[in-house]
Amino acid sequence: MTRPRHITPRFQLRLVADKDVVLGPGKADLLEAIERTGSIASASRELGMSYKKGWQLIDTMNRHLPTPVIETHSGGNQRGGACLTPLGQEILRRYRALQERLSPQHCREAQELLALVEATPEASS
Amino acid sequence: MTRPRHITPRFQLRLVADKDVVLGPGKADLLEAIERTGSIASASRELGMSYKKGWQLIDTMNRHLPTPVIETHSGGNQRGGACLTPLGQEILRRYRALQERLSPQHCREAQELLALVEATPEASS
DNA sequence: TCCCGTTATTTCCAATCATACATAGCGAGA
DNA sequence: TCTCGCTATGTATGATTGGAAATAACGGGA
Repeated sequence: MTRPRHITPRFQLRLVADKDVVLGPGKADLLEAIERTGSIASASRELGMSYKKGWQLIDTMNRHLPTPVIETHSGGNQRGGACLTPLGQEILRRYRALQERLSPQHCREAQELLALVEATPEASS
Repeated sequence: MTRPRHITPRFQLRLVADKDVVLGPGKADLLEAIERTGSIASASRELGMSYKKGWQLIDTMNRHLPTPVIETHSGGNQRGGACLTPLGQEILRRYRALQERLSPQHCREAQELLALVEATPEASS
């Protein structure tokens, strides 16, 4: 057993509604990648998921939000693409802020809960 | 459209490690039900899941924690059962505390993020 | 008019997941 | 020894998911 040990447990925050995830770690990363790359396709490639998957994540968000999180364009000399709407930017920013808020560095409760899990000896499967 | 509207979005907190969920809403509820009912079987029935499912949830927790979260007994005049270990009680208590911490009532960031989602017009599917 | 990469969507198939069901062992008390 | 409900596990089947690939439309520029 020379392997790392310590599986680095971490917190995940989800916003759920109506049985599906409105916002979570994966969707936040996708929004970030779209903002950076300028399209759903390139963002999905970067995150190692199919375009279909990426589009579905976006679609789920849009269906639960008052207005879409991204604005899309097809065709043209830029060959189409997508960028975050103001709501998309805002939601991403606030999700990151909330993540930060419950990090062990800033949240005593998180730190205490994590302390119970650390020092885990083994995880067979 | 006379139906309720407002899909009551809510936050979910997960502690993940090694690709599986160490602790989340479902596992917390299960621990609570075991504490109340005294067995995995009755707790699972109460939550509408199979015994196997309940056992698997417990097993996943145990595999990632230093010591088991429940103590089990089979046979005997009580016909077996299960109760929370001190670690199980502690983990449940601290998870609830952390949940409370990030509730909109106690967390400005959560409140602000939720405000962006509320007023959602519709959710087709 | 053609070209390009993207959006948006469908179809098909593989893999994964969940469920129900079945089985074996436990052990105090009757 | 039999009983009872529980723990613990295996198996088989059905549902859900996920990806690959195919398709159509888009529209500015060459």
